This record gives sequence, structure tokens and C-alpha cells, in this order.
Amino acid sequence: MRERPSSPDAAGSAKVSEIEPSAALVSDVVGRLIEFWGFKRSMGRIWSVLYLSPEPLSAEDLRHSLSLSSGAVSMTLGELLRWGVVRKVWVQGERKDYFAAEVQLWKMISRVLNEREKAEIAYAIETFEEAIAKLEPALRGSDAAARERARLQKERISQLLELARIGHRLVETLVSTAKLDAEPLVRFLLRASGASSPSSPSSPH
Amino acid sequence: MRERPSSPDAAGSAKVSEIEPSAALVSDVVGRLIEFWGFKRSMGRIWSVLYLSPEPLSAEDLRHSLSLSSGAVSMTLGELLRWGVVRKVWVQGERKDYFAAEVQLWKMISRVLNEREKAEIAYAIETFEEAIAKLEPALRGSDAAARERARLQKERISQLLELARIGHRLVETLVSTAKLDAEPLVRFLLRASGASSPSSPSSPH
DNA sequence: CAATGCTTTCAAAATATTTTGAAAGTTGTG
DNA sequence: CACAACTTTCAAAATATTTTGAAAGCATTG
Repeated sequence: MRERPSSPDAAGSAKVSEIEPSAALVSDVVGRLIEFWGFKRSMGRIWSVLYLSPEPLSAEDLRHSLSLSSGAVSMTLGELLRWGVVRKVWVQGERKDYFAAEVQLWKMISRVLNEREKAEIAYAIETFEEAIAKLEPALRGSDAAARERARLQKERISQLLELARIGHRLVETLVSTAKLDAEPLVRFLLRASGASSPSSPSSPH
Repeated sequence: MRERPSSPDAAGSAKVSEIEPSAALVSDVVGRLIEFWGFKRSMGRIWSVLYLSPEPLSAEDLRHSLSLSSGAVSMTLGELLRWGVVRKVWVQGERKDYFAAEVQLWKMISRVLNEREKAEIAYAIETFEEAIAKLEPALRGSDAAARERARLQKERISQLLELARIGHRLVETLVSTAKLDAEPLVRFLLRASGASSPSSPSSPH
């Protein structure tokens, strides 16, 4: 509304309410990825708009950029703040709140993985353990067929458990990696997919 | 609440319609994980029941085990078959179709990652590239402020692009790793997160 | 080839999720 | 204290997703 493309206003405070085509592409695809990844699409879209904006934006700016209601913007920003992927910033002389995206991607991912995946996986691990425990009586029951059945189930649940533990470690690796600036993992990945021959991928120098 | 362990019927055809408590736990948690991970919860539940069953099960067995409608079972099985995580098996002398879960977890994950994530990420990569391309005009336009704005956006989108490429490589690594029996990745993860012995995953810490 | 037993399809119904916007809440100001 | 200027809340509306079950489709068998 207040923007005036023709006015040679100073760069700092004039607001652009429509996002440029490239930003639209990005916010759309990030929205999708993020949704796919279990969050609300609008979280991804709002984050993207902030991420691509040189200055912090107000809730109203976002409302216009993405044609969302004030409520949706407020709630979504709240979630993004809770996930620590968006920050409030004070713009001096302004009464409104302004928001900026966390721009350190690894930091961001690390935080989210850490809070979300770890909880999820930890819960799965617990449950698998519990399920195995529940098998115990049958494992030493008197019915041979039931015993065999339980044995097989224990075996299979153990596989799931092992897998969950690997997942857990993968997340931990990503998280700790992120703190140390992505080096080891990235190096590992480069080696693993760049050099296509599996001949000797295990001995560095 | 429990099957009839006393039926002297040959193992092949007597049917258990209620699942045991441990299987219920597992199918619930796998359902959740799978949903969380973007599939339908019932896919995870059905797969789990099959995975924990010593014998293949018919659609009807599944219908009873999980209290689903025949349509839901049929559609869900169809999807699971398409993803290659469940197979049809012939039970001799039976007219119905029987189904069994893929039990090689890594193989399964690898297939799914390969088809699904790769497509998703590849699309994101393309889009980021396209978005950067769209910035070109502004990058060499005459308006200095706009130029600076575009420069920053290009920078940021490039970060996303790099991240997407790393993700892509991560998926590729997991996939190729899975084919060669998980060795290198697992070893890497073990080193990275400080666990002890690679081959016997029995002690939690 | 008609009947039977099973499977798939699909439109409608049930559920779940997301968005809206008006009203209530907060905070800074005259 | 009363008045802005914003923000948050939340019940209702809009959407989207999942499930149902009756009917159509198929394949085997007598």
C-alpha cells in the first residue's frame, strides 16, 4: 500500500508488498519441501520471504506479500519463532514488530533436527524396546509354536530398533556437524558420491 | 484379546485376526513415523503387521487386524506394492492373494529414498537455479539499489542451492550404501558419534 | 459359460488440518 | 486514564485428506 515504485525514496524504509518472481518461486518450493517435511506450508513460505528480504519485515508486510490473514501470519510467525528459525528485531523508530529469518541454514536445520527428529526417534526407540519386552512371556512360554512366533517377532523388532538407532546417530552427526561448520559430513559425502568407484572409500590418504 | 494358540491346524491357513500387544505397539509407532515422514499412517500400520507376521496375510486378515474397510486395505496395499515394500505371494492351495512385507529394511529405505526424495530434491534444485536465473536482469540493471537487492538474493538462494545439493548427496550416499550393505555410512556414523563396536548392536548406552 | 469368491474402483461421508476475521488483549502515548 | 496502534486468540468456515462400502471387474472352477 505505502510503497511507491516511482518515488526515489531512500532504501531503508519504503516497503515492497509484492514479492519478485524469483522470490515467489523460492517461497513456493521451500513451502513444498517444508510441508513434505512435516511442517505447515505457510511456515516455509513466510520464512522464505523473510530470508530473501534484505530488511526485516513486519507482519503486515508478510500479510500482503503472501495474501494471508493477520491471524495466520501471527500464528505462523509464532511457530517460526518457537522453532528459532525467525527472530524479532527492533527497527528503530518503528512501533511494529519486525521479523528476520535466521540466515545460517545449518544452524537452523541443526536446531530443528535436534528438537524434532530426536524426540520422534527417541520415542520410536523406546516403543520398540517396550514391544520387545512384551514378547518375553511368550518367548519362554510352553507353546512351542507361539515361542517360535515370538522369536521371529523379536528378531524383526530388533532390526527396526537397530535402524532407529542408526537414524538417531545420523541426526546426531548432522547436528554436531552443523555446529562445527559442516566439515566432516560434507567431506564424507563428497568422497562417497563424487568418486563413484567403491574400490577403496574407507581409507583416507 | 488373543489368538487361539490351541488350534492344531497347519500353520499355513489358520488365521489370527487380532494382533498381539507388541505388534500393536509397533504398528502404531511405525504408523506415526511413516506419517510424519509423509506417507499415510495406514501404510505404516499395514506394513508393520505384515512385517511381524511369520506367514503372509490376506487382505481380509489385514482388514480384521486393523479394522479397516476392504477398500482402504486394497488401496493401501496397492500403494505399498507400488513402493515395492510389500510383495504378493502365492500360498499354495489358496485362492486369495497373500501379502508379505519386504524384510530387508535397508533395501526398502533405499528404494523409497531414491524414488521420492531424489525427485523432490531434484525439483527444488532446478527451481533454485531457475530463481537465480530470474535475478539476472536485475543484477545488471541500472538501479543501484535493485542491483544490490538482487545480489543479496542471489547469494541467499545460492546457499539454499548448496544445501539442497548436500541433501541430494546425502540421499545418494544412503542409497548406494544400502546396496553395499550399509557399511561405510554406518562406520562413519559410529566414528562420528562415539559408539563402540560396529557389528553387535546390542548394548544401549 | 454361469456362478462364485475375491479384488479394485470411486463417489460420498467422515475426519483432520488450515485459514479467516472479528473480538479481546497489550503496550506505549498524550 | 483513555486512546491509538499493533498483536494474539479462537470459534467458525474453508480445504484437504482419508475412509467407507456398494457396485463393477476379473479370474477360476464346476
